[in-house]
Amino acid sequence: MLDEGIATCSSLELAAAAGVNSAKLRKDLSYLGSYGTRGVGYEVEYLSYQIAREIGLTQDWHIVIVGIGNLGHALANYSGFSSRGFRTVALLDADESRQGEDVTGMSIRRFDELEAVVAEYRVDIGVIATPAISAQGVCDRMVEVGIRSILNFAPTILNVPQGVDVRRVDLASELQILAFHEQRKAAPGPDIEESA
Amino acid sequence: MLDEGIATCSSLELAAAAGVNSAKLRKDLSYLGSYGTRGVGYEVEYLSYQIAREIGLTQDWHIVIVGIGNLGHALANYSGFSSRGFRTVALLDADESRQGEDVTGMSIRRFDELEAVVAEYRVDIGVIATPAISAQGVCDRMVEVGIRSILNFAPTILNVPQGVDVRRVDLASELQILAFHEQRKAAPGPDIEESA
DNA sequence: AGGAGTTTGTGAACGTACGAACAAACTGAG
DNA sequence: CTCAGTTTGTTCGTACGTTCACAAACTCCT
Ligand SMILES: NC(=O)c1ccc[n+]([C@@H]2O[C@H](COP(=O)([O-])OP(=O)(O)OC[C@H]3O[C@@H](n4cnc5c(N)ncnc54)[C@H](O)[C@@H]3O)[C@@H](O)[C@H]2O)c1
Ligand SMILES: NC(=O)c1ccc[n+]([C@@H]2O[C@H](COP(=O)([O-])OP(=O)(O)OC[C@H]3O[C@@H](n4cnc5c(N)ncnc54)[C@H](O)[C@@H]3O)[C@@H](O)[C@H]2O)c1
Repeated sequence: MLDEGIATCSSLELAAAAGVNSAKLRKDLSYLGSYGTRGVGYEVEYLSYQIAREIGLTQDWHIVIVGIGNLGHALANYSGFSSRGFRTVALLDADESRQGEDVTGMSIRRFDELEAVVAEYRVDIGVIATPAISAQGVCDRMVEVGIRSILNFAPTILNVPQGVDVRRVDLASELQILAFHEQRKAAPGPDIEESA
Repeated sequence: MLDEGIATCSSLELAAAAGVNSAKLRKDLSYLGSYGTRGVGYEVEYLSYQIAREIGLTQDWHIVIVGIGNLGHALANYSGFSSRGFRTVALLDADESRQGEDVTGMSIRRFDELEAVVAEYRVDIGVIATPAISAQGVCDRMVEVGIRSILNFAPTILNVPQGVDVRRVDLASELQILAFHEQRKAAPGPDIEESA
């Protein structure tokens, strides 16, 4: 809306755009403060800034991607991160044959350079895109060098000490959830209340 | 556990592996039926089969990937899907210059062949990996040709008729959630109960 | 057989997310 | 100024997911 030059908008419009209930949206926004005007709605630019400030979008976040295989390459090439304040400061891989390979103007470094990278830049978030077997080891090393936020694409549960935040993206599970619902749709019908 | 030849396991072990509370795990499993033995635990092979049956893993699911760019390539190359019963039956892209390109023994077809693909194979799930602007259009076409389950990687909310299931994977949001918590950790401290 | 030790399945308490609904606050027309 | 129309902020009831805790059920050792 900011890009389109829209000055003001209602909670109904925002809710539709976000795909949620308008009451929920208003309640959520109310936790940030009272930034709307009754009878009018929200001023797009003002609200936008307030949300950005609250989520932490006003500062730049440094991320490191470990495991530059299929997925790692896609992530490294993705421009959608930088536009939201995320800057990839290093690409690391254990595979010797990948060293120095150029990905979008950044060359792949050895995984054991992680500590040096953290010292050089500050690193806020570590992304794990290695095979599942290596994931816990990579995670442990990240924690050792002081990284406290991890995004994990490997299909494993990572063990981390308290204070470290892990989020997992499991694409196979996403497909399975869809498949499960699909199976339900095709099912012979619910046992109870068949004619309801 | 099945691969490792473990015959039996307790809800505590399963809960640890899944990263959840053991009571929750037991309650969830209880919805499938009473497949455990008190004082012993669950028989791995038996439980594994029962879960597979319930989730829909006993049948093969056909998926189509639309938008074979950075992310689409990674998804097409990913072996983790097939091992869970998902088979990619077609790769589609609108870009003429990509036609016929070979990706893991499968050649990229034109997007307008979608209907033919659906007729040839049965297609259970459509994956959208196109830029955000194209996503709704691709989605509409998928719905038209009868696809009722969609996995969307584009950062947009898709409008679909009732009965169609959409799951969105928004990687930028995942990073933002981590960044938000990171900001909280570094914050000057909560206003209330500072010394608690 | 009996008792000690395990582990499941579930009843009940708890907290919390969600959505309906409404008063309060604003705009604009007459 | 008043009144009709609009939209926010919040209260309240409900439903649901989560966890504790314990009886029931099983094994194994003596
Ligand atoms: N490709 C996908 O679309 C996709 C989808 C879902 C999940 N995943 C998961 O993401 C992860 C990566 O997938 P991928 O397809 O990119 O695999 P890949 O094999 O193409 O890439 C893995 C990379 O990690 C590197 N690596 C291995 N061990 C390492 C270590 N200890 N330290 C640093 N680097 C190491 C390898 O050299 C390789 O370059 C896997 O866990 C996979 O299950 C991938
Ligand atoms: N690459 C990533 O790591 C990443 C991460 C998060 C989100 N995403 C999202 O995933 C989507 C794809 O990202 P990407 O990096 O692969 O982009 P990309 O530009 O590399 O690939 C997009 C592909 O879609 C094709 N396409 C465009 N319009 C189409 C249409 N109407 N029908 C069929 N094909 C069409 C293009 O020809 C291109 O090949 C984007 O929406 C992006 O925001 C990507």
